[in-house]
Amino acid sequence: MSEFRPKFLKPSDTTSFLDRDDSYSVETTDFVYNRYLSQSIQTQRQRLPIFNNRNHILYLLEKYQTLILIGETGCGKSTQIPQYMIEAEWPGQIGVCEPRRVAAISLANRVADETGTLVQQDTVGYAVRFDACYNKPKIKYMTEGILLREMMSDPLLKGYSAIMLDEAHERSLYTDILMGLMKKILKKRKDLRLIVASATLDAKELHDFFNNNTTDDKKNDTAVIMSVEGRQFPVEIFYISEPVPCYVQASVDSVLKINASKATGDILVFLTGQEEVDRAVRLLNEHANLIEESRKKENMMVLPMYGSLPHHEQLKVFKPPPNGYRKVVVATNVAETSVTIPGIVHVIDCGFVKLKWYNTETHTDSLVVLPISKSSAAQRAGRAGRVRSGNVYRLYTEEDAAKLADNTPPEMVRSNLTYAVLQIKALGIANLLKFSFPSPPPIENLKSALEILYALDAIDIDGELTKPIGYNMAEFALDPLYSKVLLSSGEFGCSEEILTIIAMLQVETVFTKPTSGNSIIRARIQKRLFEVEEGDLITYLNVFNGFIQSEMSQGFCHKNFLSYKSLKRVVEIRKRLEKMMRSYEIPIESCIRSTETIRKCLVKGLFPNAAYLHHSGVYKTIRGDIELFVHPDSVLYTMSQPQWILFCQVVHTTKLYMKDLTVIENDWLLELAPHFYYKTTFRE
DNA sequence: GAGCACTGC
Repeated sequence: MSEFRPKFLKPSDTTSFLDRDDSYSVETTDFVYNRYLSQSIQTQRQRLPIFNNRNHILYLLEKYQTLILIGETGCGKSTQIPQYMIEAEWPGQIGVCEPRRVAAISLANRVADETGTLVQQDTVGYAVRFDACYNKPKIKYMTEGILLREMMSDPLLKGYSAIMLDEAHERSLYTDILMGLMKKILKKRKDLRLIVASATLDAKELHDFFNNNTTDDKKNDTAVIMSVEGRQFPVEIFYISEPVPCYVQASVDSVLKINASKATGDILVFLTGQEEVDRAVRLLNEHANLIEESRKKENMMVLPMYGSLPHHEQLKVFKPPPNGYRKVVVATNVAETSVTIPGIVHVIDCGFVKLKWYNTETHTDSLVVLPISKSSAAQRAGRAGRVRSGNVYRLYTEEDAAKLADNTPPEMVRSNLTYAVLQIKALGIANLLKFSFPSPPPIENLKSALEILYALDAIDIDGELTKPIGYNMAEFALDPLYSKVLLSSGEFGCSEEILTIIAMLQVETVFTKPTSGNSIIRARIQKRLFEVEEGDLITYLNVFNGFIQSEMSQGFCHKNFLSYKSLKRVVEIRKRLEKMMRSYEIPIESCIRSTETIRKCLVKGLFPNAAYLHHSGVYKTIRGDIELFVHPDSVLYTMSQPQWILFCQVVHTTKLYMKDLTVIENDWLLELAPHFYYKTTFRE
């Protein structure tokens, strides 16, 4: 393989190595190593890098409306700034928005500890879906979606005196909607403060976005940027001199090379997907066995890490390796944002990431492998400098590194926008083109979203939200296609069944997949017991009803290879949806096993996702004649192929695969969605 | 025969 050429990375701070600690690594995991456990909480707080900036931050918040705060993860910004503000007797409520539930909950718990109070009491609380605080704590940690919901009933956020958008560099769909709305609110509420906390370089653009100063005089700026030094150790960067033909093989070679050298410390490898991770782990394990036999080099404990890995498998990466072993974790992007793996000293970065990308021509989401951005590369490198100075080995050349984009495109410019547009409309933005997007999405994506919302009768011809259907749809935290099905279920008399089906579609999957042994076959046989020829959605209904009939027993789940945790979550979601349906006075009733009624009701919302069996033996979408394939996870994969089907999603990997299918009749499309399908649309 | 990562009063 190619040689690595060393390249430096300027240590963010070289003066205070001895002062660093890891006690505030709150992001997501509960595995927090606290070197200063015996010290008082106040001493610990003062050790944080951000402590030196305390007064300056408070001063800037007095003077400016928006503070753009650049700080590496672990500098203490999410836990400390709200505390500084209440210590300075800041009036009103301070809201902190996190992209992930676990982050909101663990931050609230952490800060409750630090303030010597109980979480969900007067001082600190959190609100996430299904788990809200009902009082009004001074500091409230929440997921981004929660604040968006609150804006619907309180458009000026009168309850808050300050909002902090944490991890803003991740630029989720919600972050962008919230930033656009906050800009509007800040103009109307001069007393409100916004803190945008980001780990990366996009500060200048965000500053320009929020700065309401119309004069040339900087003194009138309403936004200001500030950087806080992180708690990073220096990380040395190595590039390859020649591009590699295969980064999976190259990453394996690099691991072996580090392992054969004198360097100590655990290794983290970034690849793009599960298949690559499994392949690299397999290759490394073959070598690991050889090493163990020869007893010459350090032994390796090789572990995979990706989102769909069973929970107990994921936990392994947080444990220290046995004596005489070096831990090698091969991970997808989970290790860049959601999960912090302790003990990492060497990072190997393949330079690519798998991203979801919405295609307006096919109306489908594709997963595409793309080069990472500079900020993403920096984030990955930073994973090597958390315990001591480390190294990052980049499997691309320095020239290619210089060509990378500064930031990953925000979700807003690469997503299906139906849900986002509906939310923005519900927040009183009539003209989308006048909405101030931090990164405006492609006009095609907006158009496509508006078309679907119009076909669903959520907006009228002028683009105004319809009453009551459009407003009601916006209140559901669901894909508009699904909320339409739910709201229609009353007139079909099958709301009991539809509630179950929609709730089941909100979890990843309820079927567990054993990875080895004869349980793979046993799981398949058990799944067959629930399968019906009407498709996946009716099959899900059977699974849920079986679970309820078993009185939600864990034994039932175990026997049938079902996830108890997921099914319990479905029960929760179903309850929540049912409550909303009752508030709209939609009758909750059952159609007593008439799957035809249920399937007709599904057509009422899912009609844009209809496909027919072409005489060539493949499916095609009705709007657009795009070739589609049945996903191997679908119950229809092994059954005879019906003529007409509805799908809930399409994933574009090696082919266009339809998932979550329902068998329908073509007459139903004409009967229930005549505005969308004319007879002439039907070619054969 | 296939699976980036999140989230929603």
